[in-house]
Amino acid sequence: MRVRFAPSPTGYFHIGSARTALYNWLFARGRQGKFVLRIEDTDEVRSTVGSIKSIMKGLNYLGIDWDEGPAIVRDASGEDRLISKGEFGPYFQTLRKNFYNQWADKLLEKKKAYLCFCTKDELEDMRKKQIEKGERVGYDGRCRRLTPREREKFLSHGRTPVVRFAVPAGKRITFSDSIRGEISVNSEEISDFVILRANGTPMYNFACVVDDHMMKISDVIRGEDHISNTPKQILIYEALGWDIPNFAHLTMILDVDGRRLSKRKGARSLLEYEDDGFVREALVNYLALLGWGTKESQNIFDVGELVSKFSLGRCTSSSAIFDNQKLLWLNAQHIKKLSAAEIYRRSYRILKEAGLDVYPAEKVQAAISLEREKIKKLSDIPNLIGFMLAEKVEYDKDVLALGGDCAEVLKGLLKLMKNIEIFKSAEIEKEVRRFSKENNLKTKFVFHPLRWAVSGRSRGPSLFEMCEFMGREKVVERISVFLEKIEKGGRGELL
RNA sequence: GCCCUCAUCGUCUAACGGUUAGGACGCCAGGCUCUCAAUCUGGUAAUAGGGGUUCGAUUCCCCUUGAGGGCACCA
Repeated sequence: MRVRFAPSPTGYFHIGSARTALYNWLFARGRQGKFVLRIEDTDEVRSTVGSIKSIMKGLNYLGIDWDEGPAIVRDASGEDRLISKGEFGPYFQTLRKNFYNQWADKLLEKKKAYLCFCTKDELEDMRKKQIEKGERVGYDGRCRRLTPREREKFLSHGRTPVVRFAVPAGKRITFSDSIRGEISVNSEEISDFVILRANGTPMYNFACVVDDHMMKISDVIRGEDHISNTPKQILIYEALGWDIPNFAHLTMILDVDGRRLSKRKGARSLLEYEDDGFVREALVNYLALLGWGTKESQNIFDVGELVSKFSLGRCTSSSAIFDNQKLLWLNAQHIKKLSAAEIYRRSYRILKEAGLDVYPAEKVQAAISLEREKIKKLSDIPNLIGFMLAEKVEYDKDVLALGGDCAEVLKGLLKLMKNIEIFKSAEIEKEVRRFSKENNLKTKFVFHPLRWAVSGRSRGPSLFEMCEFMGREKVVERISVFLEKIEKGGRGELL
């Protein structure tokens, strides 16, 4: 059992491609198959090396590894270079031209393909007329029965031909899609399509079939947008006398407006999700759920579970809308399963970029522990814990306004804090509660001001743990600073 | 225009032809609580429309509508 993920390296690596890769990978890993990565870079104008690298980086991020395909090696001069690993390589289509030529010749020989000398203008003209007359658009096969003499004439005029596949007439082409069941189309609907360009490079449908055959791909799992390519490819398989693989077509992923995911709306590079603080576990889990589900509608999976439970038969056949909310929820769920040390490790870069002091690690991890259940994305962390690590507090406006009434309470707390014997959360809590009781104050009129003074905010971690974490010195200092700030406006009427 | 595919709460989805149409996200209400969260409980909300087949259709068939994809010397 062998499957492949065959992206074209144009532009960035997006969510839809990532899901296709994931499903192929899950399928292979779940049944001791091989997962092949093949780069479909026959469009020499649009393909870029940068895009190849971002695809590989994206797969790495998701934890999707491939058994055969491109690999990066560092050569003697320290340059990164792309090479192919695996026995059926190379895995870049630009490096496989000889194969395509060879098999195209075979088709030519068998008269299942022919040379076409039509110019772009002629084709455009033909197309226009077809639309005017309301006919089917597509090549009319005019070069199919060129005499040898006519062919010579074109050649001598310097016209470089393309190779077109000769689609058999009146043939019903049927295949069984593992997700959708039987799909069938009449060959009359398919016009003779180009398999080799004038410059000798192959077109997608041809390269794809040659490679899938030569790489012994048994199951082709790809996007729905390839359904209408499948009959063409089947014709090529048949013309060459090759076995036809199984096909499975995944649904499209749509944006919130129900439109195809596009750059402008919702669709982002997979790597942006990483930068934004989504963990791979969540992305993999979410992507798996977008077009597949279990009988129990289970929501949370780890990768191992997905591998063992995934099947094509339970893939959905209607397109799905990408829902950021659910992704976010899943992200929070998976982050909760990570240890503070692991969260620290994964958010290290984000913390650093946010200007946080990331050392000592234990201290930052302890801060993370205090706020971990609030983390929805790793990028939330700086805002969540930054104030605990910072030298100076920044006070929220509403906090300063509210604090005005609490000067007396805070003066009392200041004294209290200085005198607490053991500066641990349980002890602090006990003392502060006692203080409240002694002064006949409701605890909330004590707790809140303390929080405002110490954190500058009205929301944050568990109060006493936060105090313990910051330490007596910092707590005392912050209360003093806060007192100074509110002294002018404060009425102190609570005590 | 022609061809292909699809159609259950707002969203992701579940339901051998027989269920009060289930779960999850979101949203709303409440519990817990030092705030915010987390968590727990409850609530909101769906079979696109019309015809068949059947004792009985979300489920099978047809039509309509809607959505998506394809019809390149793009992939």
